[in-house]
Amino acid sequence: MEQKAKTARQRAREEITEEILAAARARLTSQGPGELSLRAVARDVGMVSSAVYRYFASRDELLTALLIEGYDSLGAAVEAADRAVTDRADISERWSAACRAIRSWSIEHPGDYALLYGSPVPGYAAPQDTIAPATRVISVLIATLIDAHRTGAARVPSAPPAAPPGTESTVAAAMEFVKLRDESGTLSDAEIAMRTIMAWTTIFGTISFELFGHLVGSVSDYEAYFDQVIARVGHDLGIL
Amino acid sequence: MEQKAKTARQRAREEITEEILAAARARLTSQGPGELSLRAVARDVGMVSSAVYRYFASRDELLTALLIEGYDSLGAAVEAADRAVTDRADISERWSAACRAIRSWSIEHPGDYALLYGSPVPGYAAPQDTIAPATRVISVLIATLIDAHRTGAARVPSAPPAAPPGTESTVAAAMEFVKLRDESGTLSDAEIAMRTIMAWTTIFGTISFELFGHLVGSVSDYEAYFDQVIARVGHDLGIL
DNA sequence: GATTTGCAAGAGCACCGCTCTCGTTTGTTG
DNA sequence: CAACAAACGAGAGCGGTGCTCTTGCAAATC
Repeated sequence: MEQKAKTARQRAREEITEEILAAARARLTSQGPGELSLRAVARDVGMVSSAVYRYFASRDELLTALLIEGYDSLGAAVEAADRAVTDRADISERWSAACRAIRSWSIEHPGDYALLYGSPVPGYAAPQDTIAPATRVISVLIATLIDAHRTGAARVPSAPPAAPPGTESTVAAAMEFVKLRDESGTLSDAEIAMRTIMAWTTIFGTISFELFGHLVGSVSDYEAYFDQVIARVGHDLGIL
Repeated sequence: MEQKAKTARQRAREEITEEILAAARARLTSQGPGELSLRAVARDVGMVSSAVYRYFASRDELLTALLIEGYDSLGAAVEAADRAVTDRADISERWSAACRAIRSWSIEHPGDYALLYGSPVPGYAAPQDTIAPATRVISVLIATLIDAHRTGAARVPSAPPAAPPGTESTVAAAMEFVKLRDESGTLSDAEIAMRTIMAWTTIFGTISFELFGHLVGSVSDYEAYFDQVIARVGHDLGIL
């Protein structure tokens, strides 16, 4: 029985669910994921703690919802930054814009960043629902790379350490991932896959080190440093 | 009044302190830092929770002690790996051994790794006592780099993106750090400092991504991949 | 030997995640 | 419209947490 008119209860349920998520999200910006208290969130929305369990079966389920929201929020920010570059052939600008968007979002949402890319909650395994939103960021970067190679804007990866035999199997999963979103088939090089994963981990490693305080005694100007990192990994990828 | 013979009380205090730390450390390998329960640790050593407060003023202080122990443990492992390379002129081998030691230790001590390099506890600021142990790892890497440049084993950083003007101030703190442990003064290049920090963050970014599960869909053979990363950042540094 | 100090134990506080019960409200069905 | 079923919020309660305070005992000092 299809019914387009939501009942008052359905409507209220959606609103309250969103309210709880918003409150949890707000708490997440000032606290960490491990310290997120379901009771405190309940108080924020004016409910008793047990009532929250009508909407989320457990604290972990709430965290999962926040995880998905976080990945989607970051992914959307990066996609928007890429889309904002009107000259689609300007690979360098698209790459820089996307990378800067990652860092900006991370700095604006440190709690969410810790939830997404910090130490995972030990007993908690992220369910399948999270992997699709989680791939949005890397998808933007790969799409830019594909465009770069398709239009010939990218130098072929230059000499130094070429991928040794066996690299294909090392990064096989990544190449499969790329193949799915590269109908032109221009990006089927293990060396490129290798460098892409490295670029990816370097970017997030840099942000993690900055946010988690490991660069305190080393880097004076985080933004300038990050721009340097962007430029260097971009150069290593043959773009920029 | 100097007394060389420790009293029974002093001796017991040291032993029990060590016992508590060992129990906490044991729990840390299977759980995360956030989940570490002081009460559970107390039960493990056969005490009541309040008794532990005679030895550690708070849970945070216990975490600080574990933090220092962790940094020292990792630092010692990396130092040992470097020291085990008898041919001190074999920069490539020393670099690889040190990097592999970082990863090995991290995999063997995932709980400690999360404590050291994962998301920090929000309200908790690491005290000064931790920074000295924390620099042991990077010190080993820098020492190897210094040797490489002193003996002429390192290629000068090749062309691509040379450090733009202003890089000196961006990584000024790092260059000061290097100068302190480089009496020969061979390593006073902003470009090298820049690349060193990048290598450092890339190595730990890679390990974090592996341990925190972000490489699941991309990398099939973590060890082979990490060896590749070692080789490429080593190449970028002019060694190897 | 008397006294000061260090220590383990216990009770207790406020908080946590989570479960269960109990009225009440809402939606559906006869 | 009436009756039933489902969803809901509130509250009490369980076992757990970090931490404080008091109490009695043992060790070190005088």
